[in-house]
Amino acid sequence: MVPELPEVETIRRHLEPVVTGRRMVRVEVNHPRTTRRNIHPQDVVDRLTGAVVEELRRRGKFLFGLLDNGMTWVTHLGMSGRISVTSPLAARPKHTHFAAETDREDEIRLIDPRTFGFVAVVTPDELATFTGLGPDAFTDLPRSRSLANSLAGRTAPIKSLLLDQRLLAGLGNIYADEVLNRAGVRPTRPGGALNYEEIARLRRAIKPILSAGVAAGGTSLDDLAYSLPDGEAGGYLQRLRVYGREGDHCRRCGTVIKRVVVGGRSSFYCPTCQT
DNA sequence: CCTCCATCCTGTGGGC
DNA sequence: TGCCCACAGGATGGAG
Repeated sequence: MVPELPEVETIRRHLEPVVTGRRMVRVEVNHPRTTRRNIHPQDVVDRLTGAVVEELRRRGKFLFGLLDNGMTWVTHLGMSGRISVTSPLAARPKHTHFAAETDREDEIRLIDPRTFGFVAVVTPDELATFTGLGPDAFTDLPRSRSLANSLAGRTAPIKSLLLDQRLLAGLGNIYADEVLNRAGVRPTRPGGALNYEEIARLRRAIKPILSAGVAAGGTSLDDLAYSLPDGEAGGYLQRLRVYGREGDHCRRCGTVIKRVVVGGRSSFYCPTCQT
């Protein structure tokens, strides 16, 4: 139920035709936590109302709407955020903390029970300091040499480093585990202890895992996990090789999948395939 | 700078 | 059935 890169990319693709070239005619922020970083709810309303979205981009798990007033509409779904596109007249689900209506009478909503998601509208200056986001893991994956430089000397577990959005933007707990499995590397290994071959394998694992996730429309742990504007659910769940499979058998070698806690996050791996 | 840890929230599912 | 607890896919800021 939490969006990682493939989920956010899926949402971006569905949202793009709805918002591109559209003027936002009415904007509401209904929860104080839905804006962050000293940005007040009223600022979001003032800055977004009347603006036209020229382009919808994604970097890591962030969505960026480029506006004709020079500012950027930033959205992050956090742990429990869903985006829906409906008629403004449709009943509001619980936890609808943000809504924006376009000049085509579509209402874009952020529904977010845990309120870890947020919306902001920022100036170019504010955008620069808004996130120290690393290169996108899907569209801008660094070379192995560059990854090796980033990992050199690091003692933190490779799993934690893969989750660090400043190094690489987009991997979350599910896909980090899947990438490590495909690369044959245990999540607990110190980042700096990986040899070049392992780093290259890690790099090579990222694209196929993420593109399979995007092709499947994301992962969904249940039908309400995140909903696409048209209400579909993602289909990557059945393709997971380790995540959430503690006690099950590895599809490749039959060994029982283990669960460990790394950096406070559940991590799943095959003790035989991953060393 | 790096690593580790707590924290922000609500909902759900398992065990009893 | 109800209650309680553990846990949830993320990001951040502070302590050491």
